[in-house]
Amino acid sequence: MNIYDIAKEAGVSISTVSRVLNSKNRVNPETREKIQALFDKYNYTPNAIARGLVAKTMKTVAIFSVDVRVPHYAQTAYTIEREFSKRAYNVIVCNTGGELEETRRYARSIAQGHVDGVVLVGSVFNKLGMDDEVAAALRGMPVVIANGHLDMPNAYSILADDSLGVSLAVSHLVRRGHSPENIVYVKDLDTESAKIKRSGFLAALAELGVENARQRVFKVPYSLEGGRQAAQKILQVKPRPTAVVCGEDLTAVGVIKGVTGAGLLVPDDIAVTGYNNSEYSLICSPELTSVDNKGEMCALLCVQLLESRIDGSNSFSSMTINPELVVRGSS
Amino acid sequence: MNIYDIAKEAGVSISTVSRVLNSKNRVNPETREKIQALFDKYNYTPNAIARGLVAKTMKTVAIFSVDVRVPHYAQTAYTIEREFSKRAYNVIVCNTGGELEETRRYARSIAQGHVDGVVLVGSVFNKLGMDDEVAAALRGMPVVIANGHLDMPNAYSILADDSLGVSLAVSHLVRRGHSPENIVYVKDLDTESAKIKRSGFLAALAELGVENARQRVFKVPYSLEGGRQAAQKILQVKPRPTAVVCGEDLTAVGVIKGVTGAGLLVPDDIAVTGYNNSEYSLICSPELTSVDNKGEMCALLCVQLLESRIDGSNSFSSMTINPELVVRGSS
DNA sequence: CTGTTAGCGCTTTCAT
DNA sequence: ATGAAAGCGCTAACAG
Repeated sequence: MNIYDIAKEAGVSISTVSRVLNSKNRVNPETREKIQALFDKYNYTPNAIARGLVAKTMKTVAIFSVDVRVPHYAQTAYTIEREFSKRAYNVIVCNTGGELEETRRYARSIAQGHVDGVVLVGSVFNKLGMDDEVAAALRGMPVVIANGHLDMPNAYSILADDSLGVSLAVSHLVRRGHSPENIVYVKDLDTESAKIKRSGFLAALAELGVENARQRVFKVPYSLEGGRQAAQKILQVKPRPTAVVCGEDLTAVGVIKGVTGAGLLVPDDIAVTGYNNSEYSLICSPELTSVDNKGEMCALLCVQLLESRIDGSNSFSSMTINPELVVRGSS
Repeated sequence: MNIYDIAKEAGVSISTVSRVLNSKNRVNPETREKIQALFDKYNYTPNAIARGLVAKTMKTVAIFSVDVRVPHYAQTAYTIEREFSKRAYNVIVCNTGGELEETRRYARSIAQGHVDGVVLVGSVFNKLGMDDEVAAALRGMPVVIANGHLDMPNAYSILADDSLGVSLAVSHLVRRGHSPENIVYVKDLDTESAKIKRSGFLAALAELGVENARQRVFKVPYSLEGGRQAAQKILQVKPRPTAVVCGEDLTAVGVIKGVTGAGLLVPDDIAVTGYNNSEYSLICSPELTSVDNKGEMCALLCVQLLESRIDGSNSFSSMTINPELVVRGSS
C-alpha cells in the first residue's frame, strides 16, 4: 500500500494524498476525510526510506560506545536514546570494543548518508580524528564527544572535570583524618580521562605538600580482579596506606574485596573511593564512596548539543561539568 | 558527490558506475580503475537511503528492551548488536520503559518500512500481540521474542526454562541440607517469566512433599530496597527460614544486605540464591549463587532466528534453553 | 562491455 | 484546492 494506491482509490492525485499526510497546505475537508478514511482502512504508513530520500535525512543518530554492558556506558546510552527518541530520532548503537578496525567499520557504515550525527561516549575516542579513514567518514556530520576531545572542525565536547573529581576524593579523605602520605591511587583504564584523573591525584597531593607521589600510583587492569591485584600490592606498602582512591567503581569494588579478603576492615583499616557513582557503589559492601561525574547530565547535554548542531541552530561548542563526591560507607 | 557526478567525470554512464560499485557484472578493467580512482579521489560512498529505496530494506533491526541499564538487558542488547553488526545490519535500540504508550510509539516508528525485523527482550512483551496498534505495526516484519511468547503469526521465540531454573536452585539447597519447609521464595517482577519462576518454586516444593507453599512466597518491588524489605519479612517468619530463592540477582543482593544488616550470616544462617548470573552476583559479598539462564546464548539464537526469518531461509519457530546453576559463596 | 530507461515512494514546485 | 511533473540517488532490466 503506497501513496499511489491511496490516490487511485480516493480518486485524487498523489499530491493531494501527500498533502493530507503532511497537513501543511490546506485540503478540502471532504477529500481530506475521504483520504483519512483510506489511511485507516488500510492502516497506511508512509515509507520512511522514500521520505528520507527526499528529506536527505532519516532522522537517526548513532552512539559509539566501547561496550554498553559497562554500567556507566549503559546509563549514558540509555539517556541519549531516550532523549533522542523524544525528539523523534532513531538511535543506532555501535559497540566498538575499543578497537580501531571495528570503529572504522561502524564509521564507514554511518557515512552512507542515513545518519545525521554521532555521539562518541568516552575519551577512548579522543584519537579518532587522527585516523584518516574514520575522520573522512565522520567529516560529513556533527559529532559530539562525551567526556573527551576530538580534533575535528565538526566535533564538539561535553567534558567532566575529572581532575577535580579525584581531588574531591582526596580532600574528603584528608578531612576524614587521612594523612596525604597514606593515600594511594589505583589507575585502571588507559584512556585520556584516566590520565587526567591520575594527574588530578598527583596535583592534589602536591597541593598538600606531597611531592613526587608517582610511586603511590598503582596500575592494574580494569576489572574486579584488577582491583584485587591492586589491593595485594597496596597491602605490601610500608607504612600501610590508609586510603585508596580508585579511577573506576569496578576497580574500587575489587580493592574492597581484596582488602576485606586479607582480613582488614573497610573503612576502619583502609578507606576506599570509586569513580562514576555507578550502581556498583550500592551493590557492594560496604557501600562505596564515589565521585559522581554527572553521567546523566553529560548525556543530556550531548543530546542537546548534537541536536542543535544537526538542525543548524547555533549553540555552544564545548562545556565542562563539575563532578561531586557522594560519601558512603567505604570511607 | 553522487553516481551522476562520478559518471560525468569518468565519461561513462551511471550504470557503469553502479556496476563497479556492486562489482557484479563485469566491467572493462580500465574503466573500472578510472572509476575506482574517482571514488578514492572524492571519497565517494553510495547513499544508503537511495539504495534502501530500491532494495526495500535498510538492513536494520530494532531491539525493544525495557531498560538497557539493567545489566541483563544490557548484556542481551550488546550481544544482539554485535552479532547483527557482523552481519552488516544497523541496530536501533528502543527503551520502552515497559510502558505501552512508549512501546506503541516505537512500534509505529519502525512500521515505516526502514526496519527489517525486531527482537523483543523479555517476557514483559508477551501481551503485545493483544494491543491492536502494536500488533498492526509489527505485522509487517518478523519478530522474535527472547524468553517470552507472542501470539502473532510472524512471531518466534527463544525461551529459557525458568521453571527448571528455579527448581535447580531449590534442589541445590536441599542437597546442601536445607529442609524444604525452610526455603522461601522472593518474587519481584510482574512479568510472565516471573510467574513461571514462582510456579517453578511451588512445583519444586510440591515435588519434595511441601504442599501449599504459597504463603512462603514474598512479593516485593524489583530493587535493592525491595530485597531488603523481603529480608525484613522473612526474618519474622517462625521458624526462621534457612534459605531464600530469589527471582532476580538484584533482589537477591538486597536480601543479602538486609539479612547481613540484621546481624545474620550468609550463608551460615541463611543461604540466598539469585537469578540471571549477572555481574551483580560477583560484585556483592558474599558472591551470589545464581541461576545462569544463558542470556548470551539466548541472544545469539535470537539473532540467528531473526536473520533467517528476514531473509526467508527456513528455520525453527521456537526453542527452549535449559539454565544451569552457578554455585558461589551465598549458599 | 556499456548506455538508456524505468522505477523505488515520496515531497515539492509550478500550473491551473 | 488540486494536478502534473520533476527529482531525491540508486538498481535493474533491456537493448545494443
